[in-house]
Amino acid sequence: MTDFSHDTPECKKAILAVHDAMDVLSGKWKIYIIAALCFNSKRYSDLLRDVRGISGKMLSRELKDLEMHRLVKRTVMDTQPITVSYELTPYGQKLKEVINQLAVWGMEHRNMIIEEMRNN
Amino acid sequence: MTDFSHDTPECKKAILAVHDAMDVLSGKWKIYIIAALCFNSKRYSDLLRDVRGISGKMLSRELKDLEMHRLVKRTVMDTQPITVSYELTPYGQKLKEVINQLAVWGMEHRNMIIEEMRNN
DNA sequence: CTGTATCCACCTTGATACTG
DNA sequence: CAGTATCAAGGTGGATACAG
Repeated sequence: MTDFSHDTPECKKAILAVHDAMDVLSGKWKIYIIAALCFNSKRYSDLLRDVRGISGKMLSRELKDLEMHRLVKRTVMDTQPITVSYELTPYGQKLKEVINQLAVWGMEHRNMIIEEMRNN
Repeated sequence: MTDFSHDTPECKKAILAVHDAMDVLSGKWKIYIIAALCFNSKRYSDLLRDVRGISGKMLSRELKDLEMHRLVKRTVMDTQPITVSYELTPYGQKLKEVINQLAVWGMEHRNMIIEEMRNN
């Protein structure tokens, strides 16, 4: 097991837990996809538009990954032509608070950047 | 501006905020480094050990990045030989809640995996 | 609409050796 | 101890074409 420098056991546990989480969430697009699914289920084409800059290949690859980890549920709708809906599983929904905190920080961050530009 | 499918304005704002946050946090190692610095300031060599798998090159590169974004403060200690201490800035500390939520989820996730293995 | 297959450029990363 | 320089390798991801 890794040996941490000055950290108490609780610190180490938290740090390892972050690793456990990131094992699933690492990858260039996962967080964005989960964020996009946080509020509504969406179709493939919706995600392709809402996740800025992602390509079709990457989207399906990452979705498959998230599905495998039980974070996302894929549902084929019986339409003509078929459409596919993606949504967070109850388990994936537990990530909402992470996403929420990220959003909170992102807003603060953006405000700081704007503030900084004003001071130049 | 991106056009989101069914999302309300608040949803869109949150999703964009996540992007703002990830602009700074993306990269294979940033989250791990921040997590490692969440509880204690650490030296370069401490981080090299505590961030599992990172190489020296990547560590200094990512630290430089984090420093540029004002999340991390670098302090050269006047020892022989010199040592360098890294710590979260007050601004970087605001990420603690993100890290904490990640850790919470990571523990749940690990427990689910263990539970699953038990059922096989 | 929802993907998959292929090809390829590029970037990221690791290893190693080196500096102050 | 705390990095930097260089090189090579592999993975990541985009474009395109195609399939069900």
